[in-house]
Amino acid sequence: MDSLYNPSGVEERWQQTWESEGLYSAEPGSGRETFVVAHPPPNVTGALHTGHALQISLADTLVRWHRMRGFETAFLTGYDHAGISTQNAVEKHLASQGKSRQELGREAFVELVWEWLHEYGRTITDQFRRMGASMDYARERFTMDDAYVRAVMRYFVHLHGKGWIYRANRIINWCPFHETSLSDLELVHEEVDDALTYVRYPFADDGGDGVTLATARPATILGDVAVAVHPDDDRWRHAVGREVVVPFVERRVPVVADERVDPEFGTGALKVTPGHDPMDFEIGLAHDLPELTVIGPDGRMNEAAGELAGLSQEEADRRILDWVREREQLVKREAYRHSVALCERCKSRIEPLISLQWWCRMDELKRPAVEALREGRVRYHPESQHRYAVDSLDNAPDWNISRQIWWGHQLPVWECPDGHLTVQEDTPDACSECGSTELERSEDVLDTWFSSALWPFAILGWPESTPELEAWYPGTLNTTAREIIRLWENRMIFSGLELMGGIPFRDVIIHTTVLAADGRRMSKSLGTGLDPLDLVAEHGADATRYGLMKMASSQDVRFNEKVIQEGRRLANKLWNVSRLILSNSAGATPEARPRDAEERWILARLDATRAELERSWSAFDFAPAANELYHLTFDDFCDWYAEAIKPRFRDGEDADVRATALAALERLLKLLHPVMPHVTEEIWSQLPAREQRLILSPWPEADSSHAGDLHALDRVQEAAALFRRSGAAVELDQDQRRIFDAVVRPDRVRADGDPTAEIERLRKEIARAEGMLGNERFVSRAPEDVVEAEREKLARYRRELEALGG
RNA sequence: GGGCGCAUAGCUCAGCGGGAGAGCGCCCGCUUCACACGCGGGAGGUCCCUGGUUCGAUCCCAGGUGCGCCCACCA
Repeated sequence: MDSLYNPSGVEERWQQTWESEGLYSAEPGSGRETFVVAHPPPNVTGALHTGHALQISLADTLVRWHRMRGFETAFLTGYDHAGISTQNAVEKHLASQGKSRQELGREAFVELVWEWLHEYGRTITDQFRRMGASMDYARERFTMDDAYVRAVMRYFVHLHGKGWIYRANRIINWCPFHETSLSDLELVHEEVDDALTYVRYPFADDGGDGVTLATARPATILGDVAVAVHPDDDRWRHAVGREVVVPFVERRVPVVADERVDPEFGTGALKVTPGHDPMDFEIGLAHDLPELTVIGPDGRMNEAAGELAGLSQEEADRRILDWVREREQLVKREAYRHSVALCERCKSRIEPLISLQWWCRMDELKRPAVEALREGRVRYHPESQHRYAVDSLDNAPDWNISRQIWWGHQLPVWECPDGHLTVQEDTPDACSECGSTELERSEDVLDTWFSSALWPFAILGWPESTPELEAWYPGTLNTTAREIIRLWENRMIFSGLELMGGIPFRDVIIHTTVLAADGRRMSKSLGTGLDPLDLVAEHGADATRYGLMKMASSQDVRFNEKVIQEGRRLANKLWNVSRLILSNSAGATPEARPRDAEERWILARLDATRAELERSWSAFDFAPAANELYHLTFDDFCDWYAEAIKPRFRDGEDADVRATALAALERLLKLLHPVMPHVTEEIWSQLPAREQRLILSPWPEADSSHAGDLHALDRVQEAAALFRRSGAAVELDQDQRRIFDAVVRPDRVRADGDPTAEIERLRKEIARAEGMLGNERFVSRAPEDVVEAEREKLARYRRELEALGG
């Protein structure tokens, strides 16, 4: 064994061994209690990022812990076809060759996507493997697998049959590049410098000045069907009920009063363009106004724009501004900074358009899920995220589930020439209404999240009845990032309740968002991203897992490579103390036969740490567990226990000390294994009398037999601290003296410290404690144990002061 | 505009009603036969501000300030 632990090579070797020996595989129906994690499927073209790495570190720790505890663990994974994202990647590739998907046509394009995936897709699970994720890779599923597609079709038909899926014209977010609708959740918002234009709309009857209003998008003036003001706005009360003339198109439109208008903005008057603005769309509905669409799906002015048809919006802006300027209706233009919606994939500016789309009604679907959350049958952690999840589900609007892209699950909807719709899983022979055989399938595909919503049971074979589905539904927990709650978690919950009749998992861990070191969001486009595989290459997967776990504390945390280095030092420390014990234990077998204080003490400390780990992992409270392991290894195990027994190793024949040391090391390895699986398995394999791999060896039982020894070294540790600070020695019994000499080695330490500062410190402490104990109100009102603890402290300070001769 | 979170040592963060902590960085001393990715010691802090509750507040409550993330239809 080298004196420097090098994880490279060791980790890969164990990853291959564990998997090839089938130790990652789960067996349905084994009869053991199950621990099931359906891991979030990464995008099929995706690469590992810090979020994945953190997620795996947390989930795999829990999985490995439960595997050791004898649970049948199923850690399941696979890929998401990721509609827009994947299509976008392939389109970029096409563009680099000067081609477009339109030139290829739909069929050839989809074929190209499959080829692309064959070549570039499905690499991320190898990166999961490299993190040490103990997933059942043989059960990988893809949302485009035939069986999965069947599940998606079944769900659509099911919801349609209940009347919860319908088609309607609504205003939606349109991406002019992808030429598809997008849900609100697929947008990003960005601040832009723009101009706000104040335009006067004259009254149609020529009396007075008319109404001046402000707009950021003059081109949409062509689609104006009204002007709206707030009903309580005295400035415009005279205008309500009259008509104004829309510039350029010279259309007469009414002035209406509506509470949605913000009187504080601009002049307090709003041009109403239901065809191109969501709020205007609502105002239009309320006032029974027509919906006029003047911008087409390509983002340019359409036929309804008359002489401006075919122009870009910028050109149309200019033409309209010229028109109002000539007629002195351009009041002013001012700089205006505001946020605009962009497509999260291509960053195109989103066009609100009225469009015929498919919707999923949420009111009844969400109700049982809200109930399950309110009753705590599914719990989000931390609690603050639970409240957010419930609120956002409770307020979820109907869900636009159709997309006009090409890569995805095509809707199981067929239309005949008379416009009748037939909805069924497989291609129908004839129209269900008129019997026509001239059917055309809808070209729309489903929102990617519609299929993701089925993940926890579709990967188990639903709608078929399978042993996996029987054994592993509901699962145990799910881990994800905050922004995925509405997109995915809530939808899995209502889908599971609807189709399976029960929740998909009990707990959802919303993990920390790891920010870049400078506090900005990690993102490829900002250049603030970080490749976890670089960390693994440099420090090892064990160190990376440890570091990420220790960082996973509050809601947002800055990435800190120092913590990963700390993990590497921990692995190295463990490696070296193992070398010490192994090299001194030839012929011994692990068995706890403690005789002296330090032996009983380390067994007590190991058991206390076991309990603490169980507590924090059960509460999904990861950072304290990492801390505890570090402290146990460095301070307790190495600096005290190992130092204390070293001379006894050298003394020779003490078989009990060696057997106990091996047993203690075994327990330490077990406690560390869920977090640092590789280095612990490597050391484990070198211990004598190995019957099974550490990954499968049982988690230590609770062992209270040494609980009384948890404080066995207190006096020695006090004495050591005092001696090292000041050179003073307190009285110790013979056994305590032996440990003190072994650990402190007063023969080698220069004990010439100046006791003055220490005396000063102790006098202050004594004064403080005496003050408290002399306060009658403290003694009578504080809890008895607090008062008692204070008395003990005072006694100790006096003892130490005496040793210093003060 | 709403929700959530965070303000503690130079940095990154624990702690959380009774003596201010860790890792890193810095200074000093150790080539101690497991480990210099180590061992020992040290310097360094009005625990953001103002009130309140309490025998006692870094910790609980109220208000404020600053920062971050998420969400949102101010044209």
